[in-house]
Amino acid sequence: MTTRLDDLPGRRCSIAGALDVVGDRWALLVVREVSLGAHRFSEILRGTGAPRERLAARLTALVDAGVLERREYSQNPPRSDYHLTKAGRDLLPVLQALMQWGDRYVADVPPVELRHRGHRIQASWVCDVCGERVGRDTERHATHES
Amino acid sequence: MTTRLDDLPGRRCSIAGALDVVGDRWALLVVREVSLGAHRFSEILRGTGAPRERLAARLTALVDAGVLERREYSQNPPRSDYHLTKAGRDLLPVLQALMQWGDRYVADVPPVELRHRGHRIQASWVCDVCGERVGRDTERHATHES
DNA sequence: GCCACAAGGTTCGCATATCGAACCCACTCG
DNA sequence: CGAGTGGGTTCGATATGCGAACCTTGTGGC
Repeated sequence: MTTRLDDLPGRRCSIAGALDVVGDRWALLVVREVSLGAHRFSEILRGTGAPRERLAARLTALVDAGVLERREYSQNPPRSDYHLTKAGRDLLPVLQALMQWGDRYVADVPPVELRHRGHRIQASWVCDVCGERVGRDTERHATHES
Repeated sequence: MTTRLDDLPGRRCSIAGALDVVGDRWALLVVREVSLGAHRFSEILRGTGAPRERLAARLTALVDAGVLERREYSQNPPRSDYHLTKAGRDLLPVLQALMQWGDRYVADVPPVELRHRGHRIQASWVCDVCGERVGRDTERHATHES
């Protein structure tokens, strides 16, 4: 689970660390599918469109990374399904942010709507400490330099 | 700029569309670097740790995708640097979300702090419409099915 | 008992992508 | 004039990704 940041090229950075875990072509789509209720191999396969072998490898890697949990729901024949762990659920903001960007810049018609309380979500990052929107006025303080 | 959602495998989805643009290994790291003030090829090269040829290809693709803008700041010798477009700046929430996740689940010591108003940012995704946090109580309404 | 079919993968051989290292070109500086 | 810098391209080896076929353990139909 601990991908060492130091093994990655470039600036030492949690973004790079996160991408090392979920930054490949299929990982976030897998998380999306599981979060939408697709728990079985074949459902995730259909939803993502990934090649079978890639999907098998990704599922294993995501389980190893602590993003997914594999549950055996039948022993004969052996059958498992996949669920999000807390770490996996905590990726939902990433998906939400990507979706919002995709809706705006790549899709003509947003294909899926996220709703709650009866309206379509349009969300922003808000700082928990001061309650203001997180925007461009943030400073960055590197604590290390590579 | 218009990556057609329909050309992608799997479920028709803006997340997949966004990932088709910025979902490769280096794209988001490039956006991170540019947002941190690295505008020149060599700075981005150093910050990301990408191979030169990959970086050149990515920069071109990101310019074509409308995420970056290339500005020639010298003609003799020809020199350009790269800046975020509005679409590029709108990716910052994605980076913020990834960073927060990485800080939590992969880094031991968060290497970079995002600060504003003198404190470290700890942000949540908040719905603009109703002001509530976006959490797990969201419903998803598919408008199409593939 | 026999055949077809399903789930959840694994194996195979080929095609593409990615890699680091080396090279290139147009300048500038000393 | 020779070394150095910025911004790349080219090259050959390796890694990764791919679709198609196959495998295994079972279930249901007849």
